[in-house]
Parts: sequence; C-alpha cells; structure tokens
Amino acid sequence: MLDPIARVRRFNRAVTSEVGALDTSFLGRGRPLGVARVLNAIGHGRSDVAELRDYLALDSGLMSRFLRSLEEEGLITTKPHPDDARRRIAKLTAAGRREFEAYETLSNGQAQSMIARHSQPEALLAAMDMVAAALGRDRISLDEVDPRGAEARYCLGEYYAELSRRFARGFDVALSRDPDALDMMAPRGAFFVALSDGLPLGCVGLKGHAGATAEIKRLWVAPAARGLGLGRRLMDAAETAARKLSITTLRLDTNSALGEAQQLYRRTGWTEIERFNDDPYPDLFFEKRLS
Amino acid sequence: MLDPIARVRRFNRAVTSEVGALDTSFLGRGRPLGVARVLNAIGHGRSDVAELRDYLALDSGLMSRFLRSLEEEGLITTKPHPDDARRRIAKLTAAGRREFEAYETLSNGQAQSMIARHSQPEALLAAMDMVAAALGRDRISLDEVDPRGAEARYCLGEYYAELSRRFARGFDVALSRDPDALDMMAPRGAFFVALSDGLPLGCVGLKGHAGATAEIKRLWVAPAARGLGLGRRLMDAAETAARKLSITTLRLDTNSALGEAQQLYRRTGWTEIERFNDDPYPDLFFEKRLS
DNA sequence: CATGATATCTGACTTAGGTCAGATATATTC
DNA sequence: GAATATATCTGACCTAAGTCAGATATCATG
Repeated sequence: MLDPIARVRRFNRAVTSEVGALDTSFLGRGRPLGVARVLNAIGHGRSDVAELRDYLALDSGLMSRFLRSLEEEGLITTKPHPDDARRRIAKLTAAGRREFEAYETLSNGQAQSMIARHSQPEALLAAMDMVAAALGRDRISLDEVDPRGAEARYCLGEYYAELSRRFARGFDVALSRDPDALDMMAPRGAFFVALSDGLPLGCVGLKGHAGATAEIKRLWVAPAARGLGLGRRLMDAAETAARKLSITTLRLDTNSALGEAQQLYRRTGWTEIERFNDDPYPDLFFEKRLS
Repeated sequence: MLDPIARVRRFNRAVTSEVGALDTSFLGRGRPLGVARVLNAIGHGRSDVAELRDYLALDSGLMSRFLRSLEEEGLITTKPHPDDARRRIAKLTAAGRREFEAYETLSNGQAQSMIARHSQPEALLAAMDMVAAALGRDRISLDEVDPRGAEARYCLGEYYAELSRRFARGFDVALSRDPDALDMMAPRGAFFVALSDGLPLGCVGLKGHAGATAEIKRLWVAPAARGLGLGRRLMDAAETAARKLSITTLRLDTNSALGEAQQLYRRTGWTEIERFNDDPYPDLFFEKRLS
C-alpha cells in the first residue's frame, strides 16, 4: 500500500486524468489545442516564429498552418524580421490580445478554484512546488544575476526568514555582516540564482575581497527543491566563478543548526578552520583551496 | 513570485510537459495510446467490455475497433458473457499478458527512476500523495469495511503511529481501550475507510454498545488528505450509520493535543462532557444527541 | 411471442495533429 | 556573384481518435 512505485504511479494517474481537463480548458473556446498553444506563447511574448517553433517543438509546416489559421481569425499579424527578412515576427492584434486574456482568465480561475476548495492551501502549494521542481529538475538553470534584482532579493528574503525560523534566538540581518552588493558582482564576485520555469529555487553569493581570497555567502535552497542536488550545483557554480576571477582560497561561515549545509561542505573538500570574523551568528568556519 | 495562482499554473506546466513523456511511454512499444490503455485496463482485471468502455470513457464503435485490433495482434480473446450473450468478456492471452507485463515494467521503472534520483524521496512522495489526493478529491469514496481488513489495518497503524508522534509521552495501543472489531461491525457498529484510487486516506469507527448509545473511535485522516474536508465526511458517514442502527446518543474521547479534531467536533454539534472512561490517553470527552 | 431495450459491431465520415518533399525568398560565405 | 545555408510556406499524404447512423443479436417484459 505504501510501495513508493505505487505511490508515484497513483500520482501519475491522478494527474493524467486531470490533464484531460487541463487540455480541454484550452478548448472550450472553439479552438484546437495546437493553435491555442501558439496563441498563448505569442501572448506570453514569444514573437519570433523560429523561437516559437523551437519552444513548442512543432514542425515548420504545422507551425506555418497554425499561424495562417490565427491570421485568418484576425488574432495575429506577421511581418518579416527587420534584421533578417527570412524570419517572421508574430504579434497579437487587439482581438488576439482579448482572446489571449480570455484564456488567461480561464486558466487563472481554474488555478484559483483548486486553491479555494482547499482549507490548507499553503501546504498544498508547497507540495505542488516540490513536485514541479522534481519533475522539472533537468530544466533548472543557474543564472548569474545582479544581487539587487528581483529574483535575488526574493531568495535573500526567504533565506533570512529561514534563518530566523531555525536559529534558536532568531536572525536579524542588521546585526549580521551584510555583504555589499558590489562585492558580489563582477569583477570582484558573483551572485547566482537557480531558476525553474521562472521560480527562484536557490541562490549563492561569491564575495570577492582584495587579493586572491573570497567568501561564499547566502547559500540557500528552497524547501521545495531540497533533494535535487541544487546546493552542490550552486557551490560548483560559485567555485567556477571564483577560479575565473583568479581566486585561490575560499572561505565561508555557517551555523551548526544548518546541518545539511555543513554536511555538503564536508563532503566537497572544505575543511573546518578557526573563526575569522566577529559576526554573532556563525559558529562554524570553513576553507577550501582551489587548485 | 509567490502568487498562489502562478504557483498552481507552474505546477500545471511542469506536469503537462512531463505528461507527453508519460503518454509516449505507453507508446514506445509500437502501439497507439488508445489501444495500449485498453490492454492495460484488461490486464488490471477489467474484463467486461461494457465496464471497460465506461471506465475509459470510449465510444462503443471505437472500443470495438480497439478490441479487434488487440485480437488481431493475438493479445486478447473475447467470448460472450455466460449470463448475457449480448455482453462480451475480454481476456489476455499468454502473449497479451507478456505485453501487459512489459508495460508494467516500463511504468514501474519510470516511477522508480523518479524516486531514485531524489535524495529525500519520502518528502517527494508525501508531496505527490498530497497533490494526488487534492486532484482526485471528488473521487474519494467512503466504504464500509471489516475493521480487520487490509485497508482498515493500514489506517489504524498510521493512526497509532501519529498518536505516538503527537502525544508528549507517546502512545501504546496495549494500554488503551482497544475496541473489539466485532463492536465496529454490523449490527452493533460500523467501520469506514476513505479510499482514493485504492489508497486509504482516512478512517472512522462506530462502536455500538448495548442500547441506544455508541462511541466514535479511531477518526484519522492521512496527512496527505488534510484540508479536503474528509474528517467531516467520515463523521457524517458514521452518524448516518448510527442513525440507521437506531442509536440516539454518540460519545467520543479525544486528546487536547489533537487540535484539528477537537475543532471539528465543536463545529459540528458536539458538546464537551465529563470523563466517561478511565482510558489513560484522552483528556477531552464529547457527546452528540442524534435527532 | 411480439415489442422494445441493450450490447456490440460495421461502415462512412470528420477533426486534430503530424511528416515530408519540394518551392520560394533571403542571408552567408567563399 | 555563384554556391550554399536558412526560414518559411505549400501541397500531398498519413495516423490516431472520435462521432454517428444503422445492422445484428440477444435479453426482458407484458
């Protein structure tokens, strides 16, 4: 009854029997799924026909027909790409935008009703995030970003919130040595976020100092993404960035309440060292020499 | 970024882009999905053609063609129903069973690899259970069963395990007043389990005494199914059964550590009463008069 | 046993989705 | 500027899936 394989297959069945409904929600407006998907992708800002075809994995002949069909309905217009007249650019007309919005409203309403019927929506959403992250694990990208950007700020906010949950005496950023954003950007350092279909699932900062030393800061992996090896991927990205910046020694501080992080460091070539700062929160210090 | 609707839609996208793979896993053996689904359903024991058609929601013409195609491949045989020669019964041949097993192996392997790649499979499985329960909430059935059967025993095991996690000093069934199975079966009482696609998600027992009084025992809802109103449905079923058995007064005992249960009782017409037994675990006692 | 209901089958037809081989126009490279 | 590559389009063709109107055989009922 609790056989893991049976549980996964039960999940698959539940999902596939609902997916009919998912698909037909795209129908319901008198348009086949294929055409609706193209309209939807254009509405979400994909205008280049070649990119569309690639994204939706469609044959060029089929794509062409779908575009023609949308044009005949008066929902899109196409024109040649200004830099390359072989390529075409598709754009929604006013009617097309209205139709796209109608799909969006339908889709949002469906999502909304799923949540509204549940009396513990936060638990359900967390479960959905976790499943989505696991299903899409091969599509999680690591991007180097400005630590002041929206994704980075979101990750840092979640990171601080988690620290204050996990530290017995809470966590207050103001009391910690908050790294300057410029220290975590080229040419001194770097900041990475892990993105799954637009949702930030983790981050790590590399804070460069003068000379050949740098610190790893703000390593965080969203609860929904734990177990996918994202911490290691983030650390690898930070190390690679450090090497590119000719850094030879990395250091970091952490707290013994963060067991999984500590375990990761010990498993990946870090060695414990003496305290090297007076930040009140960390009680464990590590170093790694890059060769 | 944390907009609930966006999170649900992200989940839908993740799932639909994997469902292609789910579908094509049924292919991969050179047989279209429709036919493969029929083979699969027959393999899982559905032999009556009318039942198959109903289960798979297929048109009778289409069903007939699928059966013919499987017969031509030598995977099934059909014969008239012994009691009604209009109906037909489909059965796998030896070759059909081999083919069915091949699909099963493929499907199990796929599920297995999903789990194997995750380093916290239990968390992922719990999330999948929760999502599956929420998606299939309208298909959760309440069945009256023998409390000694497999489903009931599973629920009771989970129930005891949860009590020992939640009670500060643990829980030992042997010390509790374990109701006799016969007290929770007709004509004295009843036992219900909630089933979602075969997985037990909750249970409740009605323990009849001599006279017009009965007790509610062993109300449990699986963590994956919380928030779906299953506790209430189970209690309603128990009440209805009690009325049928001409019971006029229901009692129950519970523990203040089980907040959500207490809340449910208070909201559904139960009133707190004095202790009515010497079981060491409960510290709260309720009564409800049935009209 | 006549009548209507039911289960399955068959043939004719439709739609959605997709493949593939050129045709056409434009860009890139030598 | 010729040869080649690329992006899109068109026509011909195919499969999967599904709908629908009878045909046929059997069952249930008065």
